[in-house]
Amino acid sequence: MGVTDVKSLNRKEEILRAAASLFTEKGYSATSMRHLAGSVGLEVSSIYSHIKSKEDLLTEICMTCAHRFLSGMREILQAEEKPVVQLQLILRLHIDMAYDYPESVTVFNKEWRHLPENVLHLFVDQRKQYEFSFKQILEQGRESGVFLFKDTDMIFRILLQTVKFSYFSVRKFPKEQLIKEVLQFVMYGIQRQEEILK
Amino acid sequence: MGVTDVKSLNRKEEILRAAASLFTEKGYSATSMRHLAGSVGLEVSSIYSHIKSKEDLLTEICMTCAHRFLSGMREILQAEEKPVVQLQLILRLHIDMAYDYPESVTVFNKEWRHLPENVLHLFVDQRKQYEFSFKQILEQGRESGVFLFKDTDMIFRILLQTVKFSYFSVRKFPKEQLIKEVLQFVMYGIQRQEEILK
DNA sequence: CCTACCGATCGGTAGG
DNA sequence: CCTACCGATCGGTAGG
Repeated sequence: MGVTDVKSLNRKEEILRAAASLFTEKGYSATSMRHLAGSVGLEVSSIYSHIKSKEDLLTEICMTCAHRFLSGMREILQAEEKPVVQLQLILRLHIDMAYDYPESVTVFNKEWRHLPENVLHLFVDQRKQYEFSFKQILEQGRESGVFLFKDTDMIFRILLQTVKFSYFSVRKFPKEQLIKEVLQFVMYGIQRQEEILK
Repeated sequence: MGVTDVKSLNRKEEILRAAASLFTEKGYSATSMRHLAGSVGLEVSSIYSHIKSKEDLLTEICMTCAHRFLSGMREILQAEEKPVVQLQLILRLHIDMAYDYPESVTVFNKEWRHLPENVLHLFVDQRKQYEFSFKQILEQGRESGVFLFKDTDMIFRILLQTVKFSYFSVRKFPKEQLIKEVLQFVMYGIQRQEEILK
């Protein structure tokens, strides 16, 4: 592998980062290849020496994130901890992803529906797989009596949505403070012991 | 006001609804006026007899939602209830909005950044106003010792994000069941009494 | 409400 | 990596 290959790799990385940034800021559809080219200081046509298409950029961003989430989940499952600990690890995984790859994760979350059809199927499949593991942990915690909720699917959606708040808060709060507050909020919300509503 | 005006009003309503639906499904930028025209059975140019521009459609959808949220908040403030009750009323307001106008609210939440600049300023101002009232209620609950959290701004963001889960769940759960589960989750999360994390 | 049409911009390619 | 260019589609208008 020569110097040009390494240079090209760096360029590609640079383009991918710029794309994630623009897709985050304007959305995938409203970002043109002209904008992207301009933001890395190239002509439009030169971009295509490094990538195949606009859709490919989105694909690479989304599938890289999907892979990281799935790896994270696999590790959590292998740890064989109790559901309470596993849930906390999942929440940490999401917050870590938000802090480590804020723009990629935003694109992953908000722009995946613009993936080309064949990739879209793969993406949805992987998400289903991830969600299945997540829900299983919730179900186990419920069966052992440590989680209190009526509908697993509903609480799963609530949790997923709640933790997404970190994607918009990366720049505003130090990570450890955010983790602590989210974990407190969620663990109380899910381990509720008594009625406090009228 | 003649029959044609009423007809035109209906048409405009029809176009607005179709726009909200398409903006929800594809996003604002990826929705073309051709798609929209097709979905209401008109030629593109005929759309412009009823509306001024694509941006105007987005403006109308977003500002109508903004107005409804602000009215809702105004009522809650006038009720002069205790913060615990006020917070529950706010959560109900968001869930009601999600169930009553699922598509408009989705557009309001996800596409507002594509508003034309002058409207965008107004929109952001109104949102700040809403957020100020929301945070004030949280702050009052905290001062009276009924809410337990460290950072008002952070818990505000968590709550806002959490309640957004209802926007994606309208078709899946009956409203009253969803309200009950969300209120339980949130009220426990915010009134936590003791450490349950290691 | 439609036919016919506009300039601008889109993603992408040929060829060097 | 650039110059020059492509067909397709964009939001929108004129005129009836």
